[in-house]
Amino acid sequence: MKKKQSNEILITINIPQFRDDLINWFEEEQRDLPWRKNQDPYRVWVSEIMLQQTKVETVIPYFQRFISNFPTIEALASADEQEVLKSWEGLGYYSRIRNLQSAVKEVVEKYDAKIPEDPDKFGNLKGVGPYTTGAVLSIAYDMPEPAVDGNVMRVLSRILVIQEDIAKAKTRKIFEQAVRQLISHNNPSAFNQGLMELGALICTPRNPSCLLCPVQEHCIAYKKGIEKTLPVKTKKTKQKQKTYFVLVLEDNKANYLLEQRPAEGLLAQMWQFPMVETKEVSENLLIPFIKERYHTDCQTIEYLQPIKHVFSHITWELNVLKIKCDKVKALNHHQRMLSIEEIGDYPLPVSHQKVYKQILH
DNA sequence: AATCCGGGGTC
DNA sequence: GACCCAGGATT
Repeated sequence: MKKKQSNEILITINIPQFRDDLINWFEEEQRDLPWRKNQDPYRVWVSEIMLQQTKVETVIPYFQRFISNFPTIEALASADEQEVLKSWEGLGYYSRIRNLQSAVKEVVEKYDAKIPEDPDKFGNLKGVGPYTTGAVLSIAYDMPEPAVDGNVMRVLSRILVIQEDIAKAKTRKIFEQAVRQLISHNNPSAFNQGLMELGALICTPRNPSCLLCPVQEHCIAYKKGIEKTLPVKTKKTKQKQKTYFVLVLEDNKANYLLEQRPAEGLLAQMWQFPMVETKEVSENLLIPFIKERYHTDCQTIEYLQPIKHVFSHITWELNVLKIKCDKVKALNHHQRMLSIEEIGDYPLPVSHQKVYKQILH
């Protein structure tokens, strides 16, 4: 029999009082958000995936549209993959939706469309990590599981004065242990959501509103006047830059060549106007390059507005060329010749929506 | 443990 | 620009 190690943290605040203050504040002050209308585990799950690294205000319209398009777990499981991807267009981190649809299919097949209450079963689904497991199980099923995200680490680092670097992966476990000791078993949902709501509304990164804080009297960092030094977070990655030509190839019927990106990697399976890295081909060799790769002769070339697009880890410099040709043909099933109207049905990353808007005029 | 994976907002 | 955001998968 394996010995259970507890690794309990010494917590000196008044835990029952802290729970009450936090939960009472949350019940009073929580925002009226669409995914808080009920406890439907599917809706909670969808909202938690959308909210990963994404602000509430951004998510709201996407959530409404998504639930209206795919109201149930079965609807999402059986939906067309491209249509689902289109519903995520502009949200970013597109692997989230691929993983979610994959996970939802697994729930339909293995668990009879019932989202499992077992943290191990739910947590093993694609795209469901430690945070999402705790969030969905506590909010939808009232289970006392920790849901530690960036908000929770910031809030608890201040209240308990935890100085561990929250950029390090293993630090999350410290906060999970803290939550296990703090969480209300009476109302785990309001407790977890209260911590996150507090982080979003009061205990903000730069200028926390400590004077309005419902748990100010429990906050050790505030008592010591060090709340702004927390949380401790190292990090910073220098980001690379890449420069491309974007080829808007237009044939004599005003159709445009669109191609689908590979199934893996950046912007997987999204559609775009053909891109060529400038390292591959210099500007004066562009015309022969296009003839070789797309089997067409350029007639006129027009420079459109260049686009700078910043990702979290890359910056794209896009030199956009509108090139009129007599005939252009799709060469494989990852390429299509499409009218302006048809392009609107395809999932494009924001960088290429910017290109699309230029040719709309 | 470090890197990849989007996009929008703030200061 | 730097940093932040209801993170997870991959290497």
